Amino acid sequence: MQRTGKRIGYHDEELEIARFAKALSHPVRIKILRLLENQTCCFTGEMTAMIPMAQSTISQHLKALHEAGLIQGEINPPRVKYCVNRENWERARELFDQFFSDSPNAFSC
Amino acid sequence: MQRTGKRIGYHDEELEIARFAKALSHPVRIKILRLLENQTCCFTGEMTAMIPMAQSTISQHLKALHEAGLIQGEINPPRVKYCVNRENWERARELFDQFFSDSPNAFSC
DNA sequence: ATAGTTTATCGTAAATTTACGATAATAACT
DNA sequence: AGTTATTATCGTAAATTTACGATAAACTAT
Repeated sequence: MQRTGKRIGYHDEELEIARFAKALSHPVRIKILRLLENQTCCFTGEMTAMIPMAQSTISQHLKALHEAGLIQGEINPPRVKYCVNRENWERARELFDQFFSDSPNAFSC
Repeated sequence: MQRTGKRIGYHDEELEIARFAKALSHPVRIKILRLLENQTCCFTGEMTAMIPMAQSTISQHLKALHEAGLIQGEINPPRVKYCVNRENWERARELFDQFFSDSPNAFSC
């Protein structure tokens, strides 16, 4: 992804949006977030029960969402209760909202 | 990405969001869309002049955005004039807006 | 026809993502 | 101590992404 000496000067916001977008770029992660949004479930196990994927794979996707900051986990032995991370969720909402809305004159090129 | 016989039943919206998100998951593609949004430029060449990346790489990213439906190109020989695709842009805005907003009870898990 | 300009495509190498099963880790129970 | 239940991590293979230079394609202009 970065092979030459050339540096592209990205703005923080560009990196931020891309980072959130990357977390949302797999349908199963969208599904997981939807489940958390609807409070249909919270424990990892409930997700693995509802999504026909290996437990390790679900865990991997949860990790991706966690690293992007979109979810957080609370240990509740032996289980882990996940939920949406309010602060970053709001931040992501704001970024996407802004990104899509400040485009008044972009269409008629 | 799909190696077993198991099929995960994704909803169309989940696939749609993931698809748009994937298009937005690289900072240079965000940058390109920003340029188009601000009408700073429209021709491929203007982008390759502003972004220190190989022309072929820029073209590849434009292709990705085009395939996701976010931009469209109008041939204007020997150049190509790109702009945001109004319909799909609105669709994406709608999807993300919806996705981030219907989460009233998700935080207090 | 030839040359010039602009953009897309090809070939390819390196990096990353995605999925799986197997195993480890953690903490509660016998 | 040993068992059980739940989740994370490891190792790994296949697929995809990303970047580049080289080349082709398309269309103008000479």
